[in-house]
Amino acid sequence: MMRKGAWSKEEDELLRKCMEKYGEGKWRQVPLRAGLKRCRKSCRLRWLNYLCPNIKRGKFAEDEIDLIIRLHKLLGNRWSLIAGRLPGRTANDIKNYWNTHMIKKIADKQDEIDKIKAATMKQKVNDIKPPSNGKLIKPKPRTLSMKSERLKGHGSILTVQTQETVRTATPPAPEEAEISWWRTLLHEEEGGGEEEVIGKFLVSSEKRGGGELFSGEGEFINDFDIEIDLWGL
DNA sequence: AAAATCACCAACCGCGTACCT
DNA sequence: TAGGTACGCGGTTGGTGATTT
Repeated sequence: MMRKGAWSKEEDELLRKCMEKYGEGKWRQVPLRAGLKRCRKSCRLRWLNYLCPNIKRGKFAEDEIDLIIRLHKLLGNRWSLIAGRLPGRTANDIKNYWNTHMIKKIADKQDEIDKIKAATMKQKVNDIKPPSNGKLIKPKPRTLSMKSERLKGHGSILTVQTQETVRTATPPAPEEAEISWWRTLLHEEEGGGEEEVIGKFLVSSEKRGGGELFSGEGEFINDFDIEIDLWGL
């Protein structure tokens, strides 16, 4: 029966001596050679993650953390590749570090960004003046055409996701025009009869070449009105 | 002081791939 | 070429000590 769980000092010593004598590799033979009641996987892991003399102990230095972040951006969760760039650090160490420290940091950062985006959008919408010609374009979201002049040929990509489908179109590029258009949605006349929500949708807009302008969610009210709640910029 | 919660990290597990027969 | 075996990797779990309530 194979032993499991934490390694004892005696087991560590047996494995260390075995590795000194025979070197790494041939893990199938290691338990027998070392006189251990452990499976080859367990022996390999114990050596590579703990006993191997090259392993660096202690906290990660600033530059190591910086490197991990940059490599993770580049390589994703390919811990062994990342570890290959950090002498003395094991993939397991880096993975553990990432899962305990960085995940939380990233979540906090995202929260912060979301709050800033929401605040900026609110401010921006409030700051916009009505179009100089005084005309407001009444949105007709139920027939939002991908060929619409308002959606054509400019600088950003608009995505409207209804309950059933996702449509992509190109709305006006100049940011001011774009915001203007959305502001017309936001400042549709209020009141005037009963509101009946007949559908919901998600909307987001990104600049050509990347970068989100804003996103939000909305409701189709009656047959032609919509209400939109923007949460980002 | 005790219980609950959190943080850390060693170890296990399952899967994909390489290698061998 | 197919099947079996070994290795390596990443995700997850569980034990333990530290901290908070």
